[in-house]
Amino acid sequence: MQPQKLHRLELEVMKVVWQLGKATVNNVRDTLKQPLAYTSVATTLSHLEKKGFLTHDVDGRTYVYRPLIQENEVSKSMLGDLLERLFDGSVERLVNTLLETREISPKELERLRKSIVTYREENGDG
Amino acid sequence: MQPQKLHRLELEVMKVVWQLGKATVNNVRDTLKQPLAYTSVATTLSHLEKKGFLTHDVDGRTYVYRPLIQENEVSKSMLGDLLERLFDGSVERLVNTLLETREISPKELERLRKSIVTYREENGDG
DNA sequence: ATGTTAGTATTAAAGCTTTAGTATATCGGA
DNA sequence: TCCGATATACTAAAGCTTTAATACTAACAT
Repeated sequence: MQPQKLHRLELEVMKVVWQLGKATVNNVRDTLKQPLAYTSVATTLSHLEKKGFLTHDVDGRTYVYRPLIQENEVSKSMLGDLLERLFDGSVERLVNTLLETREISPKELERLRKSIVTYREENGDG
Repeated sequence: MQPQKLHRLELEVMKVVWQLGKATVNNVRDTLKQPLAYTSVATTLSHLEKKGFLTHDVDGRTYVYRPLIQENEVSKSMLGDLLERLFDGSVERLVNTLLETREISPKELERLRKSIVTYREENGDG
């Protein structure tokens, strides 16, 4: 597993491709909130392909991009990076900060608690 | 609360200042793992001051920097940013990803569970 | 066939952080 | 007083992402 960090725009573009499954430059451009020139989107897709996050098939003369890496992989990688850089690897500190960060509803908290308990049961409790 | 994002080096430098409470250029330089020229550290401290993260007192002709913002504030801000950009604001998704990210010991999980339960009790359970 | 359109490829400008060289000032000791 | 050491100020190069203009190419309609 290598450093799989995406910058702001790269991440936004990848999110669109993940969401759509596969996408042309125009698909991405139309889906992005941010208005961008066609060539800006095309360049970014090129970069992502060069970096190994995407590949493309050809349909006529149009490139149809598809992910080579799952969103979850990137999420894990980037979250792990922040965990190290910001919290020195302490999951507990991260979670405590998270609890301060937002208004979290009782329902959401209960789901979180269950996630943790479930994970604990599946991975040995002692 | 404004965007309080720090870039790689800026964060590393701030971490040193937070850790030491107050610090000169040389203090920071000596503490950083990464070897850097004196002027590189000085420039970064200047930037951080201009951005409002630090200020300095003068001791002789030496600047003694000190934080104007707490580490926890920056952590919250940067974690919140990742929460939005990566997980669309879903705390649950973030935590589930976190559980996949690292080997987490049973003890750590138990602490996490307690953190959440405690937080829940303090913030109303229904 | 040919011109218009809709793609991609190439190139690079703009804006950012990181890094550090050079200039300048000041303190302290001989 | 003057020299060396040490501090900051100023400036800018290097390396990066973002953004887009321009050039090139191929498909398609007429």
